[in-house]
Amino acid sequence: MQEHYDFHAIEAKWQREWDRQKLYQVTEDQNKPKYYCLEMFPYPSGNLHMGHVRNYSIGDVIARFKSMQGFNVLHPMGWDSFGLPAENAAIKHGIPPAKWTLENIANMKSQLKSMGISYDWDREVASCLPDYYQWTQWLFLQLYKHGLAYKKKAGVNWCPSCATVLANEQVVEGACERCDAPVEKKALEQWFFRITDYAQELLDDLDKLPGWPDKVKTMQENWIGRSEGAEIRFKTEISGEDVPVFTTRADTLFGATYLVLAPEHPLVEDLIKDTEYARPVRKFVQSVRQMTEIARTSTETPKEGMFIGAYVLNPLTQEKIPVWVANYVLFEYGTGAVMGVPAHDERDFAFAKKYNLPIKIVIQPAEGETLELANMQDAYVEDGVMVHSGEFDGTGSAEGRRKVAAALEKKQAGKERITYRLRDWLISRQRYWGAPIPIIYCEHCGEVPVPDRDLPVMLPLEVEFKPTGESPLKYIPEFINTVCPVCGQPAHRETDTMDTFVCSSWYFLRYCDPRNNMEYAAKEKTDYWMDVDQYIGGVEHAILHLMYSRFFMKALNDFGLVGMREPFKNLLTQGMVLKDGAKMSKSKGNVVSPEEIIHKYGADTARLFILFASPPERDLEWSDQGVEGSFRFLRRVWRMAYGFVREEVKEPSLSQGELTPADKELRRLLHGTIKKVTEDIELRFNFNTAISAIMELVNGLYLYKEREDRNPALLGEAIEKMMVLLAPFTPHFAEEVWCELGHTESVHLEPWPEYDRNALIAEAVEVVLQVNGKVRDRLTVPSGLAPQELERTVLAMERAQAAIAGKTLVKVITIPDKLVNIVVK
RNA sequence: GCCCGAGUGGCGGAAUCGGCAGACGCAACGGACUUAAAAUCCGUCGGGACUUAAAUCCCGUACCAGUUCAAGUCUGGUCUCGGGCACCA
Repeated sequence: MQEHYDFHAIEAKWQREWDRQKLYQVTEDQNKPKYYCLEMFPYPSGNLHMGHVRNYSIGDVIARFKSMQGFNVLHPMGWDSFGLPAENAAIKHGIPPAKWTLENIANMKSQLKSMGISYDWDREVASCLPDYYQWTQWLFLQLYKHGLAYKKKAGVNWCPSCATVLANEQVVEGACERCDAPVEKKALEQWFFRITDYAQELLDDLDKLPGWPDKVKTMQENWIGRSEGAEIRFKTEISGEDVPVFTTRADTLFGATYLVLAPEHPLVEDLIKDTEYARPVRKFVQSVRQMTEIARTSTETPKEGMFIGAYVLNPLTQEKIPVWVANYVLFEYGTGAVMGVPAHDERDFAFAKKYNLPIKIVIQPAEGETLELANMQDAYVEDGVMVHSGEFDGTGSAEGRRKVAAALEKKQAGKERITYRLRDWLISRQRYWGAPIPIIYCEHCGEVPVPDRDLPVMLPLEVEFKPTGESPLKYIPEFINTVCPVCGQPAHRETDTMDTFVCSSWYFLRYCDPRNNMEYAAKEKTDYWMDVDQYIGGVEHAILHLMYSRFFMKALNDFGLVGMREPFKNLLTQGMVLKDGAKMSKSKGNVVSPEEIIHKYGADTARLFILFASPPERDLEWSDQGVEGSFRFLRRVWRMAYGFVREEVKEPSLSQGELTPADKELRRLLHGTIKKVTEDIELRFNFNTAISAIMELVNGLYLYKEREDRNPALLGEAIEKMMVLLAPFTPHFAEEVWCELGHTESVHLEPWPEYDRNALIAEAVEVVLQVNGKVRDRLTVPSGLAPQELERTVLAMERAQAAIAGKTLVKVITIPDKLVNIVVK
């Protein structure tokens, strides 16, 4: 064994050796319980950052720990490799996206390998390769065939100067990030997935995920946004056409003094046609439609509207109320129309004040002051008692809502209804670097899905990028022109590609069977490996990625392709890595490169520091000195192991005979550490405290080994066990020492140690004496002393007697092995 | 505005079931070793009062109240910071 801890040589050696032994390759094994440990696959930006290092270090501890516990662990890695940055690089540097992406993957893969993570690299997938996106396309077609993929017109951000569609992130303060031209809204035919069909189940099944953080579940719950209310159908005064509105406050129906349509509502045009209102209303609608989604839905935007010259009838009162159009009503939510009840809705109140619309009180507080129109400063939005509401007068709000809905239903003018904020998932991207949507348009047959046998629809690799950022697919005749699979006539392909979230909604299934070229994944394999036992990733994916994956799983289960309806049993969301209190970013200049750290200190030090500095869910403050500390710790352990191997290992064992008190103390420390580390990993993911427990063990061993009467066999046992405990955290280091201690098989194949309950029992414990809850003294007593005995012993103490002297003893509280509290007055 | 979190030494953090607040580490300071430095080892390390010293006492987990023999931990309220959603009818 070398005196010097040469991490470069050690890490390189073991990475090679593990590879050679295929230590981390797994297959289905019916004799072992399976464990699927998954970290979110990265976008191959080119370089690993500290967030990745943290994510994969956490995952590796769990994977290695479970493996040592006897589980058959699936721990794969791959690349979420479609997406915009590759196109931007192509435009900027003229490198084809495929080349750029594959080079980045190669680079990041070698960085990842230098971390020594226990991935089964044989299962690597990359979503941009045909053998993967073939199945993304196939799954699209499954959704299409089951009516879950459809096309409709939807608004997009459109840059008129670049003639291209922009993602929301590419719109900077209402302008195109590339050319600064003002962004418009444009309606385009786009593909959607019908995720709203699953809204209720996506909501309900959150209760079946006790292993998810509440925070994430709440975020999804809010995103789905279930809202119970009623649909109420008003009728237009002249044509008698239905105008449904959605409201959660049917009890305020009698207070509706106007009705507002969203600017996009088709009825607007019908009602203004050939009237004097046509011109000004169209102008208003046009101006609203040109606003981007972001500007439009900002609370900062002032509420503006316009009377459109028409009236509708309140279905219960037949009262005639004016119809308006206003920018604050969203066409996508509810029915795209709302009734205005100024007295009982803040927004309606402000709108009515601004445009001088009548305000009518129909709810009075159940107790307290009566509302008076004259001195109303705000809407009264609480529940109360219905007034000026005909037969409903005197009814409470909650009951009123049900009764009004029932009355409407009787008249066929409404019913109770539930709406969701969740909208269908827009998956069309007018982009090149994505999975082509496998649809063909034929003049005779219309929209035709590409037959399975023709998959994949290959993305052409020879492409030229124009500086406009427009998708080059539109200009490649060989791609666009094809023949209709139904009639054989000339036809053309869809040029939109899929949102990259589609690719990442099923990758965890592909890992189960990554080389299958007959199926997206064999059901027997997904049946064996799924669900993911532990999923680890950033909280930034709490909503979209996790919701989409849940949706896919439910849909695929409905198609009979997988055996379950939820993909991720347990979820761990790790915090960010900060430097100087801020997220690491190039613009702030506070980036620490993992490559440099690994080069300077080794992967084991990097992993150890990042796991030690903070519990995984919390943000982590990077500290160069902290890294030094972790490095120092490993060297300290190395020196101890080195000293032991050189001095003690040759000596005959002295372990026979009685254990000295120091020996027993050492055993108690060792087994206490095993217990602590096991529970910290398994129950709480508190890797930071697991590591500090190992540090305490090392401190204890240093004291012990200086003793004249030390027992080398015992010391050896402790060092050995400690290497097993360290193996998930610092795999190369533990392996090297393990090997030097004379083992021929990998430490990573070693079973996780059990602790010896008997070793934990202390002979003596320190007990605290409290007087009125304040610590006054300590004493050492034999452990397990009966409460009465303990009380008697403590009361006999000088400090206890002094406390009681001259006072009344009220009571004595005794907690065995812990404390005695004397209450005096 | 609504919905979640979180506030503990100079710093990262610990205290897992209401029972010794500050484990472990970093930084700092003092010492040993050394020609010197690095490395390593030993020691001190929340604030204050009193003291030659030992000891003893008081205060202290954002703030204010409460429950309890006992509160960082439980309850109610306030403040600050972070995150999510945000014209959702």
